[in-house]
Amino acid sequence: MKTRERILQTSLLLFNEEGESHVTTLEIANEMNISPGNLYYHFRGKEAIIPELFDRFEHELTSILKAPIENPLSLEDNWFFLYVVFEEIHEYRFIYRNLSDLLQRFEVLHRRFSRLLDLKRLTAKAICTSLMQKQIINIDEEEITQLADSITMTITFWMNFQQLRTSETPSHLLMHQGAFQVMSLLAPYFTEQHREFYDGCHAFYQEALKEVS
Amino acid sequence: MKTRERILQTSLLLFNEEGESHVTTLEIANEMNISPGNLYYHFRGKEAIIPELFDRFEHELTSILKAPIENPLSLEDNWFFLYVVFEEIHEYRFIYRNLSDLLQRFEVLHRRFSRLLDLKRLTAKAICTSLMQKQIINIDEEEITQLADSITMTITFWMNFQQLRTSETPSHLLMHQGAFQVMSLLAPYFTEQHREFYDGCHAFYQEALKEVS
DNA sequence: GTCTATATTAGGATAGAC
DNA sequence: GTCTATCCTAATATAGAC
Repeated sequence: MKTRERILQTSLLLFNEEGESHVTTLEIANEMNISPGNLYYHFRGKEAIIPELFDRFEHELTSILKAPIENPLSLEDNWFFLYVVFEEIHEYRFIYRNLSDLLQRFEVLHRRFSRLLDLKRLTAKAICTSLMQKQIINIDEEEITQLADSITMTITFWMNFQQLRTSETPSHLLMHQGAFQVMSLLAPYFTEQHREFYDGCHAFYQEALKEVS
Repeated sequence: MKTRERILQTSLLLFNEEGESHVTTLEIANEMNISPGNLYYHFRGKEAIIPELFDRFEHELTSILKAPIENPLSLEDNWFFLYVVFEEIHEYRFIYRNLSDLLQRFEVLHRRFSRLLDLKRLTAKAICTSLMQKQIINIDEEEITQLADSITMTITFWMNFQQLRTSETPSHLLMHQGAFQVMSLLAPYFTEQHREFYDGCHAFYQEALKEVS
């Protein structure tokens, strides 16, 4: 693997583990067994590494989020979809760890992150509308906006939130929890016939919980 | 006002405005027109100021959150209660801006913040249970946990979330939005007779929105 | 209690040899 | 491309006079 690529990989790893602001250029270089001078040959510094990692995240998450807008998901696929979204966010969790700070320092990224949020909302709305058309859920047009906002916020902050309470939860469980939490936002809107699907989610989630302990 | 107290006030102001990590001891001293040496006479540095600000936040928020556990609120008072909670969080928003970072640096505060989260959940549950007993909402016992989690997350992250999208929203509107967003989590559970209360919240919120633009 | 002046350090960054 | 050596800066922290 090329040094340039290794720098990106190592940075991502360290940023995720220790928090971007605590990682120094020297630490990245040491971890890779190269000299700090060499790192500076490839990148002008941390400031140059971060946008490039963000590029990747933006690209990957965008393509994930666009899928359900273009082709409606089956009811069951929603769970899988949510899991994949959480997985992607987890892979670049350093961005979310200190969101305000990061976006304050990089004005460009702020606009781009906002657009990602808009896309999350759009996707959430598309999913709700599709479920409504299939008469799986029953909800007023007006309430959809609020619901989509709650879903978007859950997608954005759930793992952060959960880790504040239980810092040692294994990551795949965090994702299951997140997916279930989103489902529980939809739960009260499920029609009687599809109620059992939500119960299935609940059971599935309980199963995942047991496996851990 | 004593210098010591002025340091705390000024720090809070600057932390909230610029983000705690960007504020230096020198900047605090300059803002107050005292020397950095003087600041160090009163506090060992930023590391000593932060826990003291957290103390105050913890104390104030705890007493706000305990109220509805001890005496159930009337339906209308819930809105006011939520507003007050958001107001308090807003007053110490620097804590929330870079939560993970802050709690990573101060291990002691991590535990204390977790306890605050637990109290938020407890309060949310108490409110739901009380509304259920008065037959204002209708919800399964099992679903209350998820609902309380969603309320807690909204209380914790709503203003952050909202500011990521619209950074220039005036603060009192942020609080109204937050309160309304929490209400919308309860909305689908309202019984037919109390449905109009939620509509009232909606109208009230729209009113607040108009005043701004 | 408050000031000025100065010490210390960590991290970011570059020059120049190989 | 990579290394070593070195510089620069911003921020923390202290000493000692008033």
